[in-house]
Amino acid sequence: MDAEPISDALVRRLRTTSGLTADEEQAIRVLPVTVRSYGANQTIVRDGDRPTECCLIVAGFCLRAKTTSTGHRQILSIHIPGEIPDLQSLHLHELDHDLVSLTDCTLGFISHIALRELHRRWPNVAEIFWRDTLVDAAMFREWIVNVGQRPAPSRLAHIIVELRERLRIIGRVDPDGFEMPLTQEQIGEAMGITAVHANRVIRQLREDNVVELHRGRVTVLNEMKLMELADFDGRYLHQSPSL
Amino acid sequence: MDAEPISDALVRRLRTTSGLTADEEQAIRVLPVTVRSYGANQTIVRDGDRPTECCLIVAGFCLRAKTTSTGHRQILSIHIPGEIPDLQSLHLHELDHDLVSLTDCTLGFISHIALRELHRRWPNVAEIFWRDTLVDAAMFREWIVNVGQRPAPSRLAHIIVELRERLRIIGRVDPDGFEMPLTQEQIGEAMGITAVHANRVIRQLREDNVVELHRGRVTVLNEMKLMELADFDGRYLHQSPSL
DNA sequence: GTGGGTTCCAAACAAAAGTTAAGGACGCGC
DNA sequence: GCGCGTCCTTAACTTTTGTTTGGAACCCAC
Repeated sequence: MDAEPISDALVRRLRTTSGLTADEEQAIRVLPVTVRSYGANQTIVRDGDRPTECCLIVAGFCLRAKTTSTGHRQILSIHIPGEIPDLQSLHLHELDHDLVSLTDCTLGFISHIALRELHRRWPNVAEIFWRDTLVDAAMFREWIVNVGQRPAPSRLAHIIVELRERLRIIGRVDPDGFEMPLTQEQIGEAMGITAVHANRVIRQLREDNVVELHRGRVTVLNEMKLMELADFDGRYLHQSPSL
Repeated sequence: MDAEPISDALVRRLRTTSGLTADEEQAIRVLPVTVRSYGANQTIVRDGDRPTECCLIVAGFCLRAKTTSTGHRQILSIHIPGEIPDLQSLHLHELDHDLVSLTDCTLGFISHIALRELHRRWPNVAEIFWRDTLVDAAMFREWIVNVGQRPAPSRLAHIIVELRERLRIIGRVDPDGFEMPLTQEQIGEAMGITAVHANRVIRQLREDNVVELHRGRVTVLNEMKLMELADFDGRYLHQSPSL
């Protein structure tokens, strides 16, 4: 698996979600990529930066977050291998949030120049990348609904199910669960609640035999209850090219 | 003002935020637009629809919202003249939320076909439109922070200040205030709280002489207090082409 | 101008979430 | 194996927010 080309996860994802052709795939594969490794909890790019390259997650988990002037951090999204969390920096020059590693990560950096050249030569790839940023926005919209309207247990259920759907596409869901390497503090920051309350909610879902969170892994105990709680309608993920 | 060409507000906005050239501006101006009028509180396009055209707001206010299975509605954004709230439908075929008129509206519909042709002929305009959807996403990110991390009075202050910043660009802010035609119920739906609590918060801001909301208009009573409450850093709006 | 709908307002009470604090489990490095 | 730091856990208490309800103000249509 480590021997796989760097952009493999990206290409596989775009193929299933956006209908990439073989030529286009090849054009992406030959992009020059600089690989760097990061430990957990490191800031890759920071609010206010003006990056000159985009960051492809090759291995590990990242998150995007903003911090208010009072020091409260809100997690905006969780990112998995094959995603380019800061693709928007190609056209939005100043970053308006942080990109942080959640676990040890292998990241591939692709220069804006190379990406712009790719888009010039392959307008259809540009459209596919545009589409990718639109799905990103769709996920933010759903995240707003989650934080704004759902009771805390449903919020957690929704985050869990969304992550699972996305991990499925890259073949990272086992029968006995999947990885979700967030601390309770971070889960709270994702749901817009405190760590103490996050702990209460997690305990409740465990006591009700819905899901078990342990050591960065999720085990689903009752699929039906989970889905009912989550109020999950995956259409917003636009996982098929026709959507 | 009614005699102005339909795409005037759009073109003026893109010129200041994205650096549109005269040629590109002309290409946008000659787009075929179908104008239709809507009353207040009408659904323009609905969650699940597959629109074949995009909707430019010529006059009036609109909002985007999603409704959970329990019937709770979350407002995702408020839109003003010159914006194309459903530009994403060009590449995300199935709509994942509703677009609703807030006031009486004049809307200009532009077919996806015409827009795609525009993008093919003017790749730089495509990039500007892409950028526009990226700013959209940036606004969603800030909206998540607002709903997730700020206390209710700050939330309201933030929404007010953001709307004001955007209205300023299209010249719709007077010395004595600006239009914000939301009911208290809708303000609640935007903040992720109930209408009763929205009323409490509005009352508090009025009693503290910060802002006055009355008949769909905002009057700022204490600019300093408002900005302090709002925790507003407008960089996420990316209102200058260099950002 | 009257009547009916919507919006606004507000009180009383219930529930959810935040705060503070402190102990326990666990993992890692020495 | 010990100590240290991070994360998890829980309790007691406070604050914020939701719920229910009812009335007042306002607006528009007739």
